[in-house]
Amino acid sequence: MAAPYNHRAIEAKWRTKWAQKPVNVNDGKKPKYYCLDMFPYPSGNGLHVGHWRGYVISDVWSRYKMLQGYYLIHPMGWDAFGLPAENYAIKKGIHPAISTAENVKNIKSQINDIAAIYDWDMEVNTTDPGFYKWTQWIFVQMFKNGLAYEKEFPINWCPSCKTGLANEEVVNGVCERCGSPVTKKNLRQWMLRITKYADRLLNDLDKLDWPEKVKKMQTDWIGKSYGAEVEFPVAGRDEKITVYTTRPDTLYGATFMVLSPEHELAASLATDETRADVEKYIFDASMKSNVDRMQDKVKTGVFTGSYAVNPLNGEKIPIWLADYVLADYGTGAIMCVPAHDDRDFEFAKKFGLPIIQVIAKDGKEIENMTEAYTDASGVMINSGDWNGMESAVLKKEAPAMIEKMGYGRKTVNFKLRDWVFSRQRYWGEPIPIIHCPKCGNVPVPEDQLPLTLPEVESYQPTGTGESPLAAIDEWVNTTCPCCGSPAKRETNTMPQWAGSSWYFLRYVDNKNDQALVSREKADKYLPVDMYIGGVEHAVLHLLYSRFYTKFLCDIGVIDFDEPFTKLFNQGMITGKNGIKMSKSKGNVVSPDDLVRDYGCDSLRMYELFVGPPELDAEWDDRGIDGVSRFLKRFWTLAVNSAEKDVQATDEMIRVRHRMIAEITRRLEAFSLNTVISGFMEFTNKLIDLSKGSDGAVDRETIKEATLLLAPFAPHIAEEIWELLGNTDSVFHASWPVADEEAMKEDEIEVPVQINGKTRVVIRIPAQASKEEAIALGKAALAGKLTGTIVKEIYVMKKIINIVQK
RNA sequence: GCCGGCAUGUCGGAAUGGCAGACGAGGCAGACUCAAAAUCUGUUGUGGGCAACCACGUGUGGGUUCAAGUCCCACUGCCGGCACCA
Repeated sequence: MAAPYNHRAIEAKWRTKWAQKPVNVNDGKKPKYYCLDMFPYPSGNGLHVGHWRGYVISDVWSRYKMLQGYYLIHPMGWDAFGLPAENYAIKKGIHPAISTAENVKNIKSQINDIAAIYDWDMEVNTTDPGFYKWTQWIFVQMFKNGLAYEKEFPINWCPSCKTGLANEEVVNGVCERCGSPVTKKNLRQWMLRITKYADRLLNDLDKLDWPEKVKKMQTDWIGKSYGAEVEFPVAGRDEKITVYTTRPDTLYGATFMVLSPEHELAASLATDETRADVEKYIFDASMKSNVDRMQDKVKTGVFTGSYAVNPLNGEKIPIWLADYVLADYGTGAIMCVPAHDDRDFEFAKKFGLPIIQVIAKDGKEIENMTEAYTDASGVMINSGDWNGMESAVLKKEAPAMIEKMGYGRKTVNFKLRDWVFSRQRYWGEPIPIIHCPKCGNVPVPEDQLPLTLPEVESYQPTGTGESPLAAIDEWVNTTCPCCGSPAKRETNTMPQWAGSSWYFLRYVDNKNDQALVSREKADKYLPVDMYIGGVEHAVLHLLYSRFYTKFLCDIGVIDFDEPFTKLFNQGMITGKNGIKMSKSKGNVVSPDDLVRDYGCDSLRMYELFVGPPELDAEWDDRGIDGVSRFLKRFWTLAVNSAEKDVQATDEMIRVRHRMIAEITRRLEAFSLNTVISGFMEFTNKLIDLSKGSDGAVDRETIKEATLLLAPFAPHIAEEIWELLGNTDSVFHASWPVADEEAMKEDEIEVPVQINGKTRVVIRIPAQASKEEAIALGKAALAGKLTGTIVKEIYVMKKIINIVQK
């Protein structure tokens, strides 16, 4: 009789063995496979069952690739700089360096419970000077290449985190981290010119095997649009105002112009009569927060008193100011065509401005227009020379035509903005720039990197727009590396994304102090083949990493320009009713007790069985009993089979090969929840078959089943593998291949339908012809066929359908 | 508002256009036990019938097809992204 499944003894035994003799080895001959998890920031809260999910998915995939004969690169590290780590440290009153180190230690031990096959020799930590030396080095290269620059302008400011934020970090007007409403603050900032890569970031999405959803989000975020800049002279003055439009076809319909209140000409366009109102409007707009401005859907505006001249027809149109026009998109000024734009229509209605329709809808002019006609389909009317043209055609041709006429130029625009890269916080990489009164901004010489973060007593954010580093005189005051005169260090630090934008390159050469990664190793082991993590980074980390990779490719550090060939976003594990697990909600499920009571293998399998990996899933502890029972049944069957050594029957062989084929198919489809149910189905079948042979099936079938199970439940698989007499690790075997011939059956079951409704299921020879099958089907239906037969269908090995009237 | 995605028993979910509800969880009944746990067996969409069986059933309404959860059209609800980007 088989000894009961003892998960504790088995798991402890194999942990020790794997530690002594790692199973993932690089023999230099195998092709590499780089499977990466999004590295965590080491918070003090520890892991819950939701964190396990992504790590289990990536580990299963990694082990599968290993069994397919790849040398596996599967590293783990720590995204330890940045606000979360710092806020945690402030809350606990411990220096971030100390709390971070502590948290790393704790989380690492919790991650070890998963039994993921991480190569800890490759570990990286973004706060390690040996690592951030290269984060700073990249910044210096960007500076030298004109991609990092300083600029003072009103940026997004989080009053709670007391720091500036990138556009990507502002979600619905609130801080992505803490949820506080974001305000504007005029600050001198370091910027990264990510917009220079806008086109490549957009176009190269095509070559990525990523979820369409993420590609779509990046496409929308980059927001490329095609149109024209058109110059409108200001009536009675020398200036011209340039507007950007995607609908130059509607130029004849422009009945007014609107400038953003921040436009450089805004104040000067006022006349004596309007000056007071204009100045008040500009002032009020400057006081409005981002959130107010976004939420105020009601349009406001003020007439400047000046007019612009439509270059096409010489019409004078009034110039207004309104805060629905954004200062930092296009030219900060628009021509308004109320007949064909919703916003302009609303504005025109409110302020009684004329509406001129220039595209006929269904061939005619709309009477009493109640909403804008925004389709670019129809024939041009009221448009001078353009009358009679198709608007869709004109929309494409107008930019070139306008350019030819000398009224403007064809142009494209992007929603993507340059990246606000400096943070007024302590816990980040110091920006390696020295401000010299004579030489201007000078990068810290590369041989002096890393520029280490100084020890400081007060690391709390100041809220003044200055980093806490600004208070350390002995650090701030230095000499210029160029001319030797007294100079000051940059005191802002980098955002958390700085380290995470390139960390995946470092794993494969993490001890190199001559280069961030040697070209040789980069060529051999990079890029990442499979990247697994949550979808929340779709336009943050994933966009920044692509930008960094392209830049590093351009300067020759690496030879590829996309970091992650394939991306998989796992769904979130939530508590009851889909509520996100959090300490404050009190619904956090810790893996610790589950591992103790059920074992790591059971929890790993349940993490997958809980639902389709790409969807969110509600955690329910009770479900783990199902996989636990399965492992016990499999164990008993396997041990019996190892002991008894029974002869394989045809049916056992058939089930064996069908199992190999089916598990492999589902795994390749990344349908991991149905892989688990597949194991249950086939094991139940084998247990049925074992009833005739003393509770055992043949050893070969168990051997193959164990191999299939190994990526999912590595401990029990190793133990059974050993019981079957193998002396080497199961992970040094090869993934089995199903034999099509062995799966075939002589007889198959086929449902027989009348008018599409199944009446009976019969067994027929697998090779039966259509005529034979239908004859057998009709015979089985006996007296049920009462009408006139109008059609007879046999789909090979699938179905028989007799259609009668 | 715009753009995506989803909708199946009590619950999680399964189903290359071919027997809807696989596989689990939970429930019910039984075996073992002094008893319980564990384990095992049976049962478990709804309605009707003693039964064989019959009818209905994948958010709603239409359509295509011998055959629709699956494809097409319209609608409803939920979730996610973007949100005055001209």
